Amino acid sequence: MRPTGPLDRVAGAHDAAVLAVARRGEPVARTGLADALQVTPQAISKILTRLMDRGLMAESGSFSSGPGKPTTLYRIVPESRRAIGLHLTRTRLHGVVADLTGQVLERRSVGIDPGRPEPALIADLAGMARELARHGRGELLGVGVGMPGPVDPVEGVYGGSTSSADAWRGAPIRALLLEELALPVHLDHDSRAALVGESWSQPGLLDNAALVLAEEGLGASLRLDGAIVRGAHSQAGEVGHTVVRLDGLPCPCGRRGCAQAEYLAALEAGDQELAARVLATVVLDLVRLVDVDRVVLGGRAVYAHHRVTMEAVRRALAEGLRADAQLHVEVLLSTRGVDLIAVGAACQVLEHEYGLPTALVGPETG
Amino acid sequence: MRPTGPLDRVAGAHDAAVLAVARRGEPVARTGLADALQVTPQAISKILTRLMDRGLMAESGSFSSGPGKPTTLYRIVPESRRAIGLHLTRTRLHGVVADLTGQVLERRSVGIDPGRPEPALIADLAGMARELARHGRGELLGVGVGMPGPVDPVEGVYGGSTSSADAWRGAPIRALLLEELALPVHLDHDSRAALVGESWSQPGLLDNAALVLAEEGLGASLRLDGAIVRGAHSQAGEVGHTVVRLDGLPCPCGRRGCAQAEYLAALEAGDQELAARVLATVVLDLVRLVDVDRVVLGGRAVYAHHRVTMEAVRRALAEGLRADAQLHVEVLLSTRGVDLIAVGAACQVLEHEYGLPTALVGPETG
DNA sequence: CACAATAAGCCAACGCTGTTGCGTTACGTC
DNA sequence: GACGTAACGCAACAGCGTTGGCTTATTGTG
Repeated sequence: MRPTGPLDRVAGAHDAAVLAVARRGEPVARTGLADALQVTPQAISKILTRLMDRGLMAESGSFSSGPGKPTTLYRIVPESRRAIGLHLTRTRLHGVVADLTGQVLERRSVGIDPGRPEPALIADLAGMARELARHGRGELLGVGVGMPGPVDPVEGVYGGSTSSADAWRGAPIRALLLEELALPVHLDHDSRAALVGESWSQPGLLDNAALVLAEEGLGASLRLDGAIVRGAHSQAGEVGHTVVRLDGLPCPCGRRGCAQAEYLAALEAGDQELAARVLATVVLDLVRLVDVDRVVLGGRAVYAHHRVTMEAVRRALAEGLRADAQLHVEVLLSTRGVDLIAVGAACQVLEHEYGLPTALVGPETG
Repeated sequence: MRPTGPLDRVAGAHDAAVLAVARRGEPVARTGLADALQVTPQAISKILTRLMDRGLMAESGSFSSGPGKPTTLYRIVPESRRAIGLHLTRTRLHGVVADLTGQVLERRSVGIDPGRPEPALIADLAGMARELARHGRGELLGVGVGMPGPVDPVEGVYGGSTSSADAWRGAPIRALLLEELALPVHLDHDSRAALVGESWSQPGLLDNAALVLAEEGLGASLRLDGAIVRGAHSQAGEVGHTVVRLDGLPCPCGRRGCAQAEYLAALEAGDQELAARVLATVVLDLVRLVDVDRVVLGGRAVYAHHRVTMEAVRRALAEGLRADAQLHVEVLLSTRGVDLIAVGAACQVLEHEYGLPTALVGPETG
């Protein structure tokens, strides 16, 4: 490896910025990139040369309008890199291989036993990763794992569920999987992974956005000013136990009126309208506090009744924000469907490798 | 001005990082800075040379422990720069001049007429700024203004209050004041200013923190991973109208059970315990969503009964987070007292000039 | 009191970044 | 076929932190 200079960070940030523009899929021109990055076209040439040397981008024809030399177009090379994403729940394991743009190349899904001991779990994860790795042909960058409940992405350890006894509590999943596969492993909260995945292929659109995930529980994740919010203890977005109704239904966590308990109970009673209102309450509080302009909804429980849910959330937002007419919040449905979290986990690997850096100075965040 | 190269951004970020360490007040050594910034001691020498050329830092004796050449110490020069901060409410104008470390050099306070037309308001602001500018001696960097309610810091325009008719609604305060004073002007939400002020003199401590301000209304502000959260419409932290009790007291905004209405009503009834519980509800929701590890309380309404308030918030947090034992949240009282917002407004000027940059690439954010 | 050992800091050369100025290439138009 | 135009490449440049060697100032030892 060549000696790491400080200017590598500038180059790296610019490379990532060009890739971010290019991964929208449309061919890009030198001039447009120069405007976007606020550098000279000549600098863009050097940046593109670096990216083409690494196989990440390629020329893509040219474009002529009027006199003069035609503009050369460049495009991202999706098949140049791959990443594996695994979505782990208590009863199922779902996995995908995705290319550099986050497109799914292959998917797998198996049921697992919730009581399964830790070594067997690791074997399942590793097995699916190895199988998925046989598809596609770009360089395999690593494996991402998304799972519900508290997770420590820095240490790569699962924190255990508060709502049930849990056989995997404290399992050092990243370390074990890394040893098994000899590939970089990223472990994170499911809804955080989902938001990374959702925004990977539409860079910039979700720079101030929240994603609310309704699966076995409720989870949220935030991207503010382009940066994913992890929080001081990596527990940002654990909104499942926010109290939405004082003295409401009892929750396994010991308190009453938790959003998650109310939501699941409403679903079980077949009252989609009520469930959607619980969801909408969480969303409204969140919008007030952090002022996002887009909210993405995802997860099995949402897909099952997505029309009712979206409509109820939109209505609750319009009602709750009616006094602040200048606050427009767009409510979107996830574009990834059931692959949402698995793709997101894969995109976390991509983001780590090719995403825009957050800070310029200080120690590496890993 | 010398031609702006891309490497200025690296240098600028490093200069800001060194200043951030130094503004804690204690003298700093080359080695310590090298560790903090992850660069070689030689680079620190160059950075310090630049900062000393600009008069921002100076040598501060030396320090010997054991054999070898003694370590040279450096300190920030607080008196090298000044900034003015103004805190505007509907009935009072409070102002300070602060030095580079955020220390107050002089303060002023006058009552104003809420119905006062816009030109008179600008004259009041400019008059106080000019008077404050006579104190202290460093270079005057600019004027910061903090005020309650919705504000657009990008355009420098006051958005108007939702709870009352407002003579200043839509006033382009920044443009008018800039024309009057010929100095850079920064306009922002009061609680956001307060958090900037609170964290300026203790860098790093409040990198994941929230500040809740209780004055005429309720406001919150967030700093996540070191970055102040402004939101898509610069309205992050407008939590005053979060609903804490369904079908509660009517609020001037038209809805019922808003945190602000409940809080003010409890205070008026002399029930500090209830008021504190309303505050605590807001804090608890906020901690769940963004996982901050420190919460700062400030504002007149808090100071009046700070023991009761702090205790109630601490109790509510301990109760609400009891199932998540690993989440430690420290509840602090503002260190700035009644100057909180005025100092914060001044520190916004300092932060703009000498604070750590947020992003590396893309267009300037102003 | 002289000397070595030690640690901090300076100087100069280096590789890398994006910038600048100027020449080259490829297109449309007359 | 000559001309104007716009995109692009080449080469020199300034400034960043790094590297390696040298200087400086203190402590400890004979």
